[in-house]
This record gives sequence, structure tokens and C-alpha cells, in this order.
Amino acid sequence: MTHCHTLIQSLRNAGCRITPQREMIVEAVAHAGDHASAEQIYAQVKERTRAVNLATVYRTLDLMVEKGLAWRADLGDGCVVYATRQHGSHIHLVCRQCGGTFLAESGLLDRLGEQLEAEYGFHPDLQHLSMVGLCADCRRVSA
Amino acid sequence: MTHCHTLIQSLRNAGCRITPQREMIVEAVAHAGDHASAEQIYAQVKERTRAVNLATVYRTLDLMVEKGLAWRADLGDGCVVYATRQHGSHIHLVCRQCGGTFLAESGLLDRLGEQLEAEYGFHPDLQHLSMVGLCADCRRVSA
DNA sequence: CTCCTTGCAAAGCCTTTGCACGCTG
DNA sequence: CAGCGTGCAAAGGCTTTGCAAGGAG
Repeated sequence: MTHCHTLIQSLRNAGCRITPQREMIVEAVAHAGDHASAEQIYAQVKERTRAVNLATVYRTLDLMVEKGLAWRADLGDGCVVYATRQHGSHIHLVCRQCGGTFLAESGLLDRLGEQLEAEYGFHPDLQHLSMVGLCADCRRVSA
Repeated sequence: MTHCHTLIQSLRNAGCRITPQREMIVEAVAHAGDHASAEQIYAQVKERTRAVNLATVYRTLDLMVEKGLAWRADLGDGCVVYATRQHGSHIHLVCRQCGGTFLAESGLLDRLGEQLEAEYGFHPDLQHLSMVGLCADCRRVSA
């Protein structure tokens, strides 16, 4: 995983020590796809070794966010997920009925971002965005 | 507060019993302005009487949301706020630096909502929307 | 050799729940 | 009077923290 190397390198450059735990956690986040919770990262790492503690996962994730290597997205309902930057920005569509999450192009947001910036001076983190609502399936059912 | 009467009446019509606690909590939410946390509602009610429990506040807020009398907005970071429907829809702009929250016209979202609906079949709750980012002040400081 | 990181366990925080009593309708 | 709603206290889930031992640089 060449991308992991970049991330690890960034951590090293930031003056952080590289431990086996950190390597595995970073790789897990990078592999995790669009988003993964702390618990999911933990589970993935534990498949490779028992020698990792959940507290360490939290600490490492915080570290990655702090160093700008990953995003933390709060999907609401206490559901927090992490993703490496390379996955790019997108909107998390969270269904309030079935709890499912879907992804949408964040290009839709460019215009909104510009407007917020122009009118309010507020610069939104579009990578972090999540929207609650009803997904297509649940709308069909409740209709 | 005539609006409170409407809310109370709605509760009654929904088959709920009207207790002094519920009246006070409903009034507190209606007065609370654009948004208030459970804790803030609790504090506001306690100013009038000691005879209310935080658990009751949570239960009543849940009830109001369930009956469609209030919105629950998850601002991220475990910060959850409530507002009565009369306050209308708006975007919560949450600054990740200073923690401040600002309001923006939700009209900006109409277009986005339509697009999400057309392209993904997803119907977003625009009233519930919050966006994390950097506010004008914090951008100036960190620049 | 220094001191950053880790594991463990305990504490925290916010929210929910079980239960018996009390009040609404 | 029937049974919903309340207070109290305890449990719950997720996350953070303190501390001593261990490993990176």
C-alpha cells in the first residue's frame, strides 16, 4: 500500500513516532473505504493482531485528524466516521428511518459553499458534510 | 404565549396528558429561540420551579419530536439542539475552531435538495442541516 | 538514554431505563 | 379509578484519561 507509506511518512515528518500499532491503524483507515467508525477500524486491526487497544485507536485517529491526514465526519446520532483525505469529498446521506448511509457527489455543494462564503464569511468543510433525510426505499415504504 | 397553547393543544390532541412539567418544557422550547439543548431547556425550566427532572425533559423533548412539534438538530460533536417548527428552517453553521454557531438562510439549499431528490431519490430534512467549518473570525485569526 | 506511546482500567459525559408513586382525564 | 407520566437512581454506550511499563529514535 503505497498510499499508506505517504501517510506514515507524514506522521513521521510531523514528529510522531511510528509504532506497529500506528502503522496498522493508518492502513486500516486507508483501506476502510469511504468511511469507517473507530469500532470498525479497531475490528479490522484486531483481525491482524490482538496487540492493539481501542484507546490507542482513538488516540491515533485523533492524531491523524489533528495532523490533517484524515477527516472526522459526524453523521449525527453519535455516529462518527473517519476517512483519509484521498477518498475525496462527498456528502453522507443518512436515512433517519433505516439508518443507511449513501454517498453523493459533493460537486453539488460547490455553489452553496461559495454562497456561504460570500454572504456569511463562513468557510464550510464540505468533506465533513452529512445530511439527514429519507432514502428512496424508505420513502416508497412510508408512502 | 399563544403559540404555546397551540403546541399544548397538539399534544392533547395526540392523546398525551398535559402535566405542569410538560407545559413548562413546551414553553421553554418555544421561547428558546432558534435552538436550545436539553440542558438549556432544563436550566430554563428550573428557573421557574425545582419540580422537574432532567429525565422528564428528555422524555418530553422526544415526545415533541415524535409528534412533529419540534425538530431535533444534531450539530455534531455530540451537540444536539431542539427547536419548535415555527422557527422555520435554517442552516446551522458550526465553527470547528471556536464552537460558535451561526444561522444561514436555508433557501440556499433548495437547489441542492432538488438535485439530491432528482439524482438519488433522497429527500433531505433541510431543517436538520448543520455544516461544520470555520467562521469569519476564526479564519481571520488563523490566516 | 530519553521520553513518546501503549495497555489497562477507571472515570466521564450525555442519555436512557426500571420501578414504585402520584396525578391526569 | 385506570393507567400514563414523574422522580430517582442506576445502567448504558462511547470516548477520554491517569499511570506505570515498554519501545522508538
